[in-house]
Parts: sequence; C-alpha cells; structure tokens
Amino acid sequence: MKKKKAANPRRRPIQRRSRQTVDAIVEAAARVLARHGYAAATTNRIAERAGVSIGSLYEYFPNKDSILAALLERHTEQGGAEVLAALEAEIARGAELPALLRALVLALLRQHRRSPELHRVLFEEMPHPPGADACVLRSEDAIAHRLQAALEADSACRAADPDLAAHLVVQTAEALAHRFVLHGIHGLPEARFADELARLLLRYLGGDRSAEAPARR
Amino acid sequence: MKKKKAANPRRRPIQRRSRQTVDAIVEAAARVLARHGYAAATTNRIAERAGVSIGSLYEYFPNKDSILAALLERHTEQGGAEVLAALEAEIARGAELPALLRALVLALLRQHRRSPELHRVLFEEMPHPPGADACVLRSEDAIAHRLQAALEADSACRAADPDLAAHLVVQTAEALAHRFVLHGIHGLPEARFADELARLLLRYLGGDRSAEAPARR
Amino acid sequence: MKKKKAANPRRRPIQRRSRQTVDAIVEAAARVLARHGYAAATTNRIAERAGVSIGSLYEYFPNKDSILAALLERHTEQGGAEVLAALEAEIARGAELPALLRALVLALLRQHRRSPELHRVLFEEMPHPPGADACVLRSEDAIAHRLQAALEADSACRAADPDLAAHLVVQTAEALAHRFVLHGIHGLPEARFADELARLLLRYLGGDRSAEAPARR
Amino acid sequence: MKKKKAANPRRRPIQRRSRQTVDAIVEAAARVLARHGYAAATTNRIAERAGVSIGSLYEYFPNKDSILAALLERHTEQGGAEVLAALEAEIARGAELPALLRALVLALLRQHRRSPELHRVLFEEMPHPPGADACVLRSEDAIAHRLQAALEADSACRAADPDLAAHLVVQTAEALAHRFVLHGIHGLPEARFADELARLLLRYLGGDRSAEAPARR
DNA sequence: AATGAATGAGAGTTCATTCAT
DNA sequence: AATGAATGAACTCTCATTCAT
Repeated sequence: MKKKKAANPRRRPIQRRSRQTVDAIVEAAARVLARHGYAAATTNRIAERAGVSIGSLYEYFPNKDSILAALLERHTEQGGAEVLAALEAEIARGAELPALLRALVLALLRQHRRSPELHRVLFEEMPHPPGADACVLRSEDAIAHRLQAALEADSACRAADPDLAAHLVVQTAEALAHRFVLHGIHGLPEARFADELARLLLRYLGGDRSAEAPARR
Repeated sequence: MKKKKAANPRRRPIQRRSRQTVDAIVEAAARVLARHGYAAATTNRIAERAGVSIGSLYEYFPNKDSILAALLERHTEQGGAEVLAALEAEIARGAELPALLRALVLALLRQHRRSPELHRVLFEEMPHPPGADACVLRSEDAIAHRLQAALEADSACRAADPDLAAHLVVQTAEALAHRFVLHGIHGLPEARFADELARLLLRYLGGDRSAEAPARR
Repeated sequence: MKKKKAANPRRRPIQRRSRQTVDAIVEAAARVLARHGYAAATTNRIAERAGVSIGSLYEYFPNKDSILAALLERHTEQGGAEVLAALEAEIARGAELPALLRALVLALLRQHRRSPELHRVLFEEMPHPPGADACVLRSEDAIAHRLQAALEADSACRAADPDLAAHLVVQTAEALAHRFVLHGIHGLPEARFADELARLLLRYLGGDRSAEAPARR
Repeated sequence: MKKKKAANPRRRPIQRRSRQTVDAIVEAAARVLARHGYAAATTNRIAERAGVSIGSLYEYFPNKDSILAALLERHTEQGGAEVLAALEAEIARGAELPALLRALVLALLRQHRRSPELHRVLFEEMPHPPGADACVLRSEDAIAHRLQAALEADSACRAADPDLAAHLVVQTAEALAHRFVLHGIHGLPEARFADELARLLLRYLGGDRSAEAPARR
C-alpha cells in the first residue's frame, strides 16, 4: 500500500549543493515531460536525466507527485513573475488602460509560447491531484491584485467592483491565451488574436473610446 | 511504450443489449471517477461497478483509455447539447443579446454544476492523451457556430468579425464558468458571478446600452 | 500481438552479483520446466524459485521469452561443448574413424540422458518462436566443422564432400540420439542402439572393413 | 482452474454433417497455424475461420489441445500414408534397394515440402504435450514395418537385424529430410541432398556396389 | 444442434519506493 | 550523503471455456 505523504520537499534546500540537486531534478522532470510526455516520466528516468541516483532523488522529494508539484509551482511562479513584471513596467511608464491590457495579453501569450509542449503536458496531459492547482490560483491572484490597484487608479475604468473585475480580466486573459497557444482559433494570426482579446477586456473595463464615439454625436 | 490501439469500441453497439452494456460501463467509469478519483479507476473496478465481467468490458472497449475517452466524449456532447438547446430556446423566443448571453452563461454554469466532481476529475485530475480534447473543441465550435448566426442577425452587435467574436465569447464563458464552479472567486455568489460574466460578454459585443448612457448626457 | 523486444538481457552481467542472479534465474527456469512442464513456467514462479523478486527478474531479462531463449542457449552450448570436447579428446589420442564415431554417439547420448525431462520440455513441449533454433544450428555446425577436419585427415574416409558428410553425420547422430532417449526403439538397450548407430555412420563414411571383407572373397 | 480432459473428440463423427464440421475445424486450425503461427491460433479464431461458432467448436472438441492433436494426427497420417504408398509402388515395380531408398527419401522430402510452414509450426513452434507424439511414432513404425519386410526379401541387404535397421533408416530419413526442408545445409540443392542421404542409407544397408567396386579390382 | 455473449483466473509486466552498502 | 539493486503490489489485458438462449 502506498502512503501518500505531503507533497513537500523533505529537506529545506539551504545548502548550495542541495539547491542544485533539487533544481537539477525539477529541470530534468521538465525536460522529460516536454520531450516524452507524462506517461514516460518515471522517477527513474527523471533521476537519470538529472544525473542523480534514484536514491538521491528520494532524499530530496518524498514521492513522485512532489516532484511534479514542484515543477508546476516553479513553472507557474516563473510565468506569473514575468507577467507581473510586464504589468509593473507598463504601469511604471504611466500607460493607460488600453496599453496595460495589451501588455497583459502579450505577456501571457509570450509565457505560454515559451515551452508550449511542457505547458501542454503540465496542464492537459498530466493529472492534477486535488490541491495541485493552488499555486496557479495564487499566481493569478497576485496578478489580479496588482491589476486591481491599477484599475482603481485609472479614471477610465468604470468597473463597479475592481477586485472582481481584475479577477475576471486575468482569468479570461489567461484561459484564452492558453487555449489559443495550444489549439489556435481557425487560422487566426496571433497578433490579431491579441488585438481582439485586448479589445474584449478593454470594453469590459470601459476604457473603450471607440465604442462610445457613436454615442457622442 | 505500448501501442495505442484506436480508441473505438470493438463492437458497434447496434443491438439493444450491447448498447446497454456499453452505457453501463461508461456510466460505471463516471461513478468511479467522480467518487474515488482517477487513481482508483482501474479497469477491474469499472467492470465490477458496471456489473459486468472484466472480459465483457474488453469485448466492448479495446483498452482502458478508450473507456475514459468515451466518457469524456459523452460528457462533452451531453453538456454541449444542453447549452446549444438553451441557446436555441432563447433565440426561438426572440430574445435580445443580453438575454442570450445570460442564457449562455447560466447554461454553462448549470452544466458544470451538474457533477462537479466528475467534471474536476475529467478535466483536471485525469491525464488527457494528445487528441483527447478534440471532442471538447468540436463541442465549443458547434456552440460558437450557432452563436455566430445569432450575432449576425442581431443589429445591436457591433462585432466586426462575428465568427471570431463568437469563439471568444464561448471560450471565455466556458473557461470562466469552469473555473468558477471548481475554485470560486473569493466568496462570490454564483448569481453575481453570472451577472458579471454576462456583462463582460455583452460589453464586448456592444449591446450594452447602460454603458453608453452616461456619454449621452 | 505484442511487440517482441530484443531477447537480450537488459544489463550485461559483468559484475559477479549480476552474473549470479542471471544464472539463478536461468537455473530456476530449467528446474521449473523440467519438473512442472512448460505450462507451469510462469515468470512469477521462475522468480520465486530463483529466490529473486519478479522485479529483479525483469531487471535482467526484458521478457519471458528471453529467459527461455537464454536457457535454450545455455543448454545447447553446454551440450555442444561437451560433445566437442569428447570428440577432441578422441582425436587427441589418435583414435581412428570407428572409435571417433562411437565417441560422438556416446557423447550425444550422454548429453541427452543428462536431464531428459528438461530436454523433452525444451525441444518438444516448449514453443520455439522463429529464430530460437539458431543456437542449435550453430552448435551442430561447430561439431560438424571439427568432424570435417578429422575426416579430411583420415585416410579411411571415402567421403567425396567431407563438409557435407560431416553435417549428415552430426545431424543423424543428434536426431537419432534425441529420439532414442525420449522414445526408445521397442525395448532396445542403449548400448546396442549406440553400436548400431555408430555402424550406420561408419559404413557411410567408408571406414568399414568388415563390410568390404565379403566382397574380397 | 482448468481441467485437462482427454484430448479425444467428444462425439464419434458418424454423421456426414458432423464429419464435415470436424474437418472444417481441423482445416481451419491448419490454415491459421500456417499463416499466423502458434501464438495467433486462438480457439475463437479457429472457429471463425472454420465458419463455425465457438460453441459448436466445443461441441466437437473437448478443448483446444484436442484440436491441435487432431490436426497433428491428420497431418502425420496423411504424410505417412503417402510415403507408405510411394514405398509400396516402388516395391510393386520390383525395385531394388537403391531405388527403394531413393523413393523413400524423395517421398519424405516431398511431404515436408508440401506445407513447410504448417510443418514448421507443428513440429518446432507448437508445444507438444506429453503423448502428442504417439501418432508420429505410430506412423514411422508403419513405414519401418513395411520397409523391414522389403529388406528381408532383398538379398543385397546385409542388415543383421532388419527390424532395427528399418527403424534407423526411417528415423534418419525422416529427421534429416525435416531438417533439410526447414533449415537447409549451407546452400546445398535438394537433389544433391537427396542423393547423399540415399547413399548414406544404402551404405548402411549394404547394397552399395560402388563402395565395393574398389575391392573388386 | 447451434449460437456467441459472457466469464474470470491468471498471465506478463511496470514502476514508485526502500534500504543495505 | 549517495548509490542503485532489489522489491512486490497492482496494473492492464487475454483467451480457453461455459451456458442461457
């Protein structure tokens, strides 16, 4: 019988050696998943690719799931940080809502484009045990939180509930970017898709001048 | 690695008896997945729950994956058909864009609510081998296609490319409904979420009078 | 139908430990086959008799067939080596054709007598997948090759084509010894059978003085 | 647990219908074995090829082994009868020992050549449960018996024990013909092989004039 | 007599995990 | 700390055989 232990690394990787080993394992898992798919990602194969014995692997991770969880977390956090940074940069340069949303959309597309195979395996092929998606939610929350602040500061935004609006925006952008990168929409070029998605978000938030133009007549 | 055989039932379930057995197996798979999760869904357990011998199970399905694929397909097609029907009904009664989008959102939420555990396992816990998601795309395409026609017939719609707009709307509604049912957004009640999502879609498509009202003053 | 993997041990048994394990498995297979027949030779039973876990068994052999193939090869090579040695010994002591052929026949009988049950299962009960018999052919070729050299050096031999003659002699001796050990000929004692078989071979090769005697009269 | 029943047909096929069905099944088994090998010869496949339901198959044969045993018996008896007939014909025309032995060798080669694939599967790939070879022994005995009578009547034969000699001759001829058809000897043409094998047998039995020729000088 | 859907014991094999070295 | 041979529970799937129709 298998005991399901908490999916946390066994030891805090404080020392450099440990940190390197943990990284090597997670990195190896990423490579194996991306190149050969979930079914081929056995612990022995991951250890081999990491240049580490299977025994050492289990020194750093209590079980297989914890490795995949760590990878998912790393992947999500890296991606989230990039998007957050892109957002921050745009805000810093005093961008208005339209530019902000475009930046969000482009950053998400870029992130998904980075290693689409890994992304696909991670989010479509790989089983997500209950709770595995917490880090995804956390990452989105962080982005939504930053966006909310921006919305509150932007007079063009007509959202009654900026928190809710920010969440909807982030989730929509994330979900649609994900789908577009993996499956496309007919033959639509990415640039046009980005435009359209940004337009959708902008209209929702109300900074859409062109939409109001007819009414001004 | 094992040769993946075509994921088609061995025997065309033309006769009533066969059809019943196939249904029983798929239904059993659904119950096992929903109640015990992906890891517990062994072929022997599914057969047992279906009240069928393991040999019979393999009389109707060439391998395990084909059972899960059939379940995914059934689930997706049923859901898609319901949403399509809801849309159709709304259109038939001459509903305008706002009511149409509300109906779409509510139908999707209803569908995801029906058996959220099965839904979660099917879409988050269960590995989706490459190609398994084709039926999901097909279902969304069908809904998008119907919606597109409605958009083209609706003078309030300002979408330049109704095909693209319809796809974005359906994908957004589907993705957010999915996420909301599984993870929620803070403690937001479903009714309010539905309102907000419908509002988002409506503003995108341009049938949003209230948004333009202030500008008229 | 299943993909047949190469019937080679996974791990080259270079280290002493590995070599021992491989031997233990092959030896266990021999015991199980001899004692309980082909039908009882399951991988689990072989592993158990070898005092090895089923997992370890598959560490050293890629599949069941490869174990049986290894056993067949070991059996054939051992037997062939013995016969070859007997032949060599006889040649070394300067034996003439009659003694040589007797030695060949006796060595083959001895070899088949050693574990007749294993021999029977290996060559009659066990399915031989195409190609499995290559090692048998190789072994016979080696013996025939040695015999050929002896024939060419023996002035009593009247064989026009020593290569062909050597092959016929070896195949005849092998086949008849095999049959005699497994099924006997009426109640014929082995000693008389050996005499007669040796006589048959001798007459073929022409070293048979007694046969020519009457004609001289 | 499987009960091993006696490998005899359940019912005496007296009626024409039954006889036809039995034949169809055995014939189907032959085709499946020859074309697809032992591993593919499942009872269901045999029944299908025979144009008979699996239920009917078990009406006529108590188990799978009995079908294969029946096929082996049919094959062996047919072959034996042909060889016997060839021998008889040669004797009837008053042939001498050399011609008789040539006829025996050629008949055996012809028989093995008829469906070498079936022959190979039947005698090398297929497991022969203990006792399955009784019919082969019987068939050879019959041929040996006829040959013995011929030897006793032939003044050229110098065999001291004609019964034993006949058995050795038949077994040698059979075994070597078998081996030659299945594996060949280097690139040797069949005609030369037949010559050499006949010469071997002839020298054994002593009707070899050419061998004695040198002595006459 | 004939059918063929149903059966289920048991086969081969995998792979996450352990632990003696 | 590190190793990797060893483990064995548990999996998917096959196929000879049965029996209700």
